Amino acid sequence: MSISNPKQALYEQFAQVAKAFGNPQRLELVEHLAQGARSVEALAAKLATPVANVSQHLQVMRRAGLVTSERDGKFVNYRLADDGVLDAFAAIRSVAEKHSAEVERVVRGWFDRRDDMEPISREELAARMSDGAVTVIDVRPPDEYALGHLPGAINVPLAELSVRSAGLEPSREVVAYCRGPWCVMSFEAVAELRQKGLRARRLQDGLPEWKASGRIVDVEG
Amino acid sequence: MSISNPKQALYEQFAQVAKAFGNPQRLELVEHLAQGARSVEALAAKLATPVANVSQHLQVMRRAGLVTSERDGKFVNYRLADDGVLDAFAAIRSVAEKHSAEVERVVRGWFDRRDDMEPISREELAARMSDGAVTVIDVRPPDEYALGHLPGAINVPLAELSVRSAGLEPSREVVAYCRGPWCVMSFEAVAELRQKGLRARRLQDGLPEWKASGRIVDVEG
DNA sequence: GCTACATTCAATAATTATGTTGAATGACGT
DNA sequence: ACGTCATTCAACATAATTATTGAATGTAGC
Repeated sequence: MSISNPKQALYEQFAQVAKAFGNPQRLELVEHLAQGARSVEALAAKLATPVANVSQHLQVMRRAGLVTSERDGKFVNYRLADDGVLDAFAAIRSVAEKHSAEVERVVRGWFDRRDDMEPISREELAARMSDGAVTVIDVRPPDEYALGHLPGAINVPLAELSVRSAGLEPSREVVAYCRGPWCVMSFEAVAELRQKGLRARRLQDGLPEWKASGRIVDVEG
Repeated sequence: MSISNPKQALYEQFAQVAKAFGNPQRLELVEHLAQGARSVEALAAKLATPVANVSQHLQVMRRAGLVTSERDGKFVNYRLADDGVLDAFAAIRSVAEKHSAEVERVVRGWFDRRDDMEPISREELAARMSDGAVTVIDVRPPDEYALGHLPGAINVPLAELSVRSAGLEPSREVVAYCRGPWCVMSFEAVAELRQKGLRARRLQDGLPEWKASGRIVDVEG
């Protein structure tokens, strides 16, 4: 389409940004990058996707202003351009959640319908944490945990949960969280823990939201 | 694409919403629907686009949850699903504006061919205002105007401009502004006023920039 | 210089999005 | 029932997006 007036040109620019969000793999990249800067190959490994493919997606995102890149030796590290990107992602997700019966159907259908799977809010968790009455587990992979996690949270990657759940104190409620409000791993963790008879709930948000609300985050080393 | 796990299904849903925003014509539809419910043909007339085309775009938006439709006799009125849609649009626009190098390049490239449409700077406007030689109009919706506007600015929402432009003094130059440097409404306002033979220019910035530069802002009530 | 490796580029094939056209549907008034 | 009008549908052509592959580029270490 040839652009003949500034109004069209501007809508074209805005649409370009929206398009950059309009692909499931790129959204997954946004969610990973919300945890911190990552190299192309690290992201490719996370998505189980060819490197060239991820590189192309990242370039689309860079052209739209979602991410910036910086070379570090052999690596090129990508990071989110600014907090506005996460705001936009959250706003898009919110529209999807409000409309989508579909989103809810997918989630409930997969994780089995349990109305007591209500998530716990940041505020409630903060209160319970100060009482020391709850075990908080971070079900993300160790590298993400190392870059920042909830204070006092134990890292129990989903892959290891079946082994390590035995070490959890059965009398304490467990709260699981991961990358974001709809990050699938925390759903799966809760389902698995409940199956073993533990009391488990999911944090409504993920680490990025926790951080964004101005709360404390622990970092390794 | 066959969806085999809930993570993919969720990202697919979110991407669907983003895609619905990822087209310039649909963004223009969002902006028109932000003024209120409209029929398909009314929207088609505004965009100067075939009805069938607009109908298809609206259906994409409905499937994504951006709009709802309701039949009224022969007409079908579409409206924005909820305020979250405008929030998402604003967030997307904000990302685009921050990454404004490309936005600026596109707009500049167009304006360079018509230097009489150069935007007016804050400094120049402030000077002209103290001379009383200029009419300043705020083309944002009334609720935004009420929360703060340039001193002496008249609120003429874009939707009412065609009616109210008749009341403007033809000998005075008009300066229009809205939400930010690339807010489309001020472009449209200037275009419309010029079409009616008025001398009109656009303020280079929007209210946020005016406020940020430490200048006075009037607030209602 | 050479090798190893991370990233990007270029070319392709497959899929999806978009615009256009004309026909079909649904609702109103006569 | 009939004609009219707003909207939607269906079919097609064109353009854009995406995944895949292998080659090219750039960097570090030797």
